[in-house]
Parts: sequence; C-alpha cells; structure tokens
Amino acid sequence: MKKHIEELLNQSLLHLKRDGIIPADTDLQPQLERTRSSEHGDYASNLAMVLARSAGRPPRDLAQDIIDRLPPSRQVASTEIAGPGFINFFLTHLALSSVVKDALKQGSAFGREPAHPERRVTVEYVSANPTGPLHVGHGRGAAYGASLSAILDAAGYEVQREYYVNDNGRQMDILAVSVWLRYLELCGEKIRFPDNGYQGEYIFDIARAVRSDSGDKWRFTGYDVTDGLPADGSEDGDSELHVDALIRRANELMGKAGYRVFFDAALNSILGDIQEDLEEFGVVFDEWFSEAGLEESGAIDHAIERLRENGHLYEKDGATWFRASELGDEKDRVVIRENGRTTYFASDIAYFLNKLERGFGTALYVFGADHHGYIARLKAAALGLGEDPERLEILLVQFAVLYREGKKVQMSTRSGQFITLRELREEVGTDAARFFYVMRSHDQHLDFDLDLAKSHSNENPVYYVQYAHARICSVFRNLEGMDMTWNAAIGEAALELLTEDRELALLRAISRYPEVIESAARLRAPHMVAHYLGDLATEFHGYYNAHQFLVDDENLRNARLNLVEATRVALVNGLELLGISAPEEM
RNA sequence: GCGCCCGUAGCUCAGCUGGAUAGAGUACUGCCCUCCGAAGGCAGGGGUCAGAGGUUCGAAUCCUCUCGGGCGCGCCA
Repeated sequence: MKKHIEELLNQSLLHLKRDGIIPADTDLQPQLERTRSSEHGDYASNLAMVLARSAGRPPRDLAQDIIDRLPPSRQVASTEIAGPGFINFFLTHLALSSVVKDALKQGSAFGREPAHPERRVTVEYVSANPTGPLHVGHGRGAAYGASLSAILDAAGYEVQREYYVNDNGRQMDILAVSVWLRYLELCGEKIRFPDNGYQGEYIFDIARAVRSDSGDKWRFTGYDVTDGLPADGSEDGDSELHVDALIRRANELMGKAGYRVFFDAALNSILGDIQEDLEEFGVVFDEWFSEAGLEESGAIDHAIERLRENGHLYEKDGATWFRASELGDEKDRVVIRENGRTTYFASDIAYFLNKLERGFGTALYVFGADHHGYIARLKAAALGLGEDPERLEILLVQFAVLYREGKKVQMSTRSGQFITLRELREEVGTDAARFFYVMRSHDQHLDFDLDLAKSHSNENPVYYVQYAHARICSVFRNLEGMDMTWNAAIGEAALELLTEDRELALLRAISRYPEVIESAARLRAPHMVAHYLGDLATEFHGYYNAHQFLVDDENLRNARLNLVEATRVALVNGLELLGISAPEEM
C-alpha cells in the first residue's frame, strides 16, 4: 500500500518535471510516512515542502500541483493539503480492509518479504567464551541477536546465524588446567588451586566425567605438578606467570594427547551446556564457528598475507604490526607476537574475511557495549583487507541491570556471584525474558525488573500481548457453544460492514505490520516489533470491550471474525519473530 | 587524558530517513462484568525533550560547547 502511493507520487513527479515546474535534474525518491493521527489521513508526504525551494514556489501551491498530477487510484479516497504543505492521503475502505484478506490468505507468511538471494548476511551473536555458563549479560545479546536475525529473515534477507567459538585461547588453557587440577583432587592429590583458575562447581563435574572415563590415567603427584613453579599472586608472586607455568607443566606431564583429553572434555561439556541453554531460550545457530579451525585451515595466514600485500604490515620489536592508525584506529595493532603466535585480533580479521569469502554481503556483529573499542579496529581491518568497511556492521548492546524489589542485583564474575541465564529463565520464564530483553532499544541501558517480569498481572507487558491472542482463540472456541459458525468467505464478502472507528483503527494497526518489520530490519531494531505488538494488542482489547463479535447477523459476525483472525495472524507472526509463544489459553 | 553510547512525564521507556498539538506503560483518582476471558476497557491530571548557542520554511531528532551518567583504551581472550 505504502509502495503504491509512493509510486503515484513518483508519477506526479515525472509530470512536474515535464511541465517544467521543478528542475528536470531533481533526484528525489518521494517518501511517505504514517500519520500520527487519523485526522491527517492514513499517509502523509512532505514532498511539496522538500521541493519548494528548488521549484521557487510556496509549498502549499506546489502541493496542489503535485495532487493535480497524481494518477487516479482505487486505493486513494481523497487527498488534502494540510499545515505547512503536507499532502495527506485518505485510503478507501477497500484499500483499508484488504489487509484482512492478505493476512488470512498468507497466514504465517503475512508480513514476510520473499528472500532476496543477493541479500545474504551473517549475524554473529553471543560468542561467549566457552569457559563457563552463560549469565544474564549474555542473555540480552542472545535475545537481541536471535530476534534481529528472525526479523531480517522476515524482511527478505538470507540470514546465517553464527556463534564464534573461542576455542583457541589462553582462557581455554586455563580452563583445561583447572579441570585437570580438580581431577587430581578427586584422585586424592593435595594440590593448591591457582588464583586465576576457574572456581565454579561445574569444573568438578567435568573432572568427575573425565575420571569416570579415564580412571587415574592422568594422575600425577602434587609434588610433580607444582615443583618449581613460580609463586602465585596470593603468594606474593605473579598469578599470570604461575598459571602459564602450570599450563606448560600439564603439557609436559601428560603429553599432547593427555592434555587434549582435559581440554576437549572442558570445551565439549561447556559448549554443550551453552547450546542446550540457548536452545531452551529459543536461540539457535546455523554455524558454531571454531576459532581453532581458522588457524588450521590457513585462514589466518591468508588474511595476514592480504594485509601484507596491501602494505599495511611492518615489523617492530620482533612482532608484526598492522598499521591500523592510518586507517582510523587509535593505534597500531600486533597481529603476530614476538613468540610467533598470532593474536586474537588476527583471528578476528581472518574470520571477517572468511565471512565475505563465503559470499555474505554484510557481516553483522552483536557485541556487548564493553566491546565498542573493536569498532575502529575492525573497520580498519576491513579497509586494510581492501574491503568496503560498510560490509562490517557492529551493533552494540548496552548492559542490562537486574532489579529485584526495587533494588539493583549486584553481580560480579570474579566472586562467582553472577546470575546465570538459566536461573533467569527458571525464575521469570522464557517468554518474559525474551520480551524484556528486547523491549528497549539496543543502544539503551536496560533495567530488567525481575518482579515485573514474573508477575502474572496486568502490569506485565508480555501477558498483555499474549492475553490478546488467548482472548481471540477463546472467541473462536465459543462459537460452537453459541451454535454459531465462522465462514471466512462470507466474512470476506462483507468486509465493508467494518465501519466502526475501532474497526478502522484495528485495520490500520494490522496493515502497519509489514512496514514495522521492514523498519525494524533496516534499523536493526527488534524493540520496534515489541512496541508494535503492544499497540496492536491495545487496539484489539479496545475493540473487544466496545463491540460484540459473536452477533446473530451472519455477515457482520463473519466480517468481524475475519478481522479478529487477521489480528491473531499479526500477533502470532510478531511474537514468533521475538521467540515468544502465543498461548491459546492462559 | 583520549574515544564510544546515553540524558524525553514521579518511575521505566517509544518517538524511523529533520515535520503537524512530543506519545505509551506504570503509579495516582473515578467509572465499566445478568454481555464473546476484568491478565481487559473508558476518563482525568502530569513536560524548560539536561543546559546554551547554531544550521532552516520547520529541531527531541543535525552541528558545536557545557553539565551529568555508563563503558572502553594490553604482544589478554
């Protein structure tokens, strides 16, 4: 509908150029917006005001010229010039009510744009290091990334959801050693646990699993393990040096194969938990992309070679540096360390290049707000690779702060006092968690009110939307008991009976749905869908209270039921995008 | 110190490419179930869009500065 009117304006523009009223070289795509209030019609255009200057005519006069040249349309009932020079469009009832037919015919496809093969994107999100369970901070990125991916998919993008698994870093080594030390404890060895080790109870669980598979095969005495190690931080030494030495010792004692046992056990166990956790949260991925795989496949060397060819690398202090400072970053960055190992940043560059080489036009990254320093760095990398930095898009998700009984819930990773995503889901439920996480703009800090999220009351915005859906289902359930039927064909033929203000408002609300999806996709803004669903539910509840649907008049009843069913379709489709259930009863 | 994000009703927040009288929820007050689900609806008050300049037909929106809050600035991952 919107496109249709934009096309009418386009035609008018062509005539204006031909008639010499505006310069022929005017390059302008007319754009429509929804009116704020129905007093101003359904759509409004500011075209006349935008063109007034170049045409050298008052906006309202120009608006008349535009209107005079609009082709006739069965969709447009009337136009008017308003305010400083807006052109308001009033739709015909036929045009307004056509959305009901669309929604019923298209069902789950209503509001979905067919996939454009040329619009291939990757969305990378969560990507938490597999060193422990996901906590509530990851939850927002997960909910945002999953909802955004679904919305992009609905808007016609071909979306690949990816989780970048950091299975190659020092953190993973520390994790593997932590498991090994707990394993040794279980074997009966007395060994001091390092300051930097992973403290959680889940480390014991993994250690127990290894022991039940391997028995005492990887047992060494406490003396062999700790003899000659540099002192730990709490022993007036250096905790980093201590833990690094411990990693080396583990490798020496067990050999590569033995070390791998603990490393893989830790990785597989924790990653498995994360996968399960996310799946229960309705968050899925097409690809769990291994960082270690990048190195093995030569992708890192490939990317570094590309930077070298483009003349962006130099050697200093035995390391290889990327001249990022000349490409917009604050400073130059090391890509190959003095010890010959590539940096984490080198992996990032390689992963980005790899995404483009797999044929994705744009790579979207969902990061926590604390990663904003990455933007300049990665953009510089894109430039250094000779790629368009526009193809790399970083979306920062601000932090969520939990509130319980009006007070901030204190969290700290160090003390292990963080609330896990699993605990949150168990406390408030997946539906509420998914909704609350995305109901604010991603660049806005989020106050997550736990009490509100789990309250089964009118205050809770999730229930408000779900209730609208349950009510609709209830209406259809009641048909039989009242000895009535719903015939969609009769309803479709009788749509012109929907003339109440509430009905027109609801029609407008439903017809906004496809536009909301388009905007939400373009602006990477799932919260727009959440807000829209609230608005749609409001329109429905208002209608429900003002008018009876199950009336004796067969034509009116079926027309209303068609409208109500169209509402239901929009509710279900929107909730689906946000990963929230649409219960038939509650 | 440098950089990024934010500042809108008592509270939590919408406000898309600059548009018409700045909107929701919540809280507060008063109404509405012999009627399809009251987890609902209707009505009411509540604002220096942090502040000051600037850009223009028009600024909550764009630019500059100031104030206030959050976060980041490793040959860590």
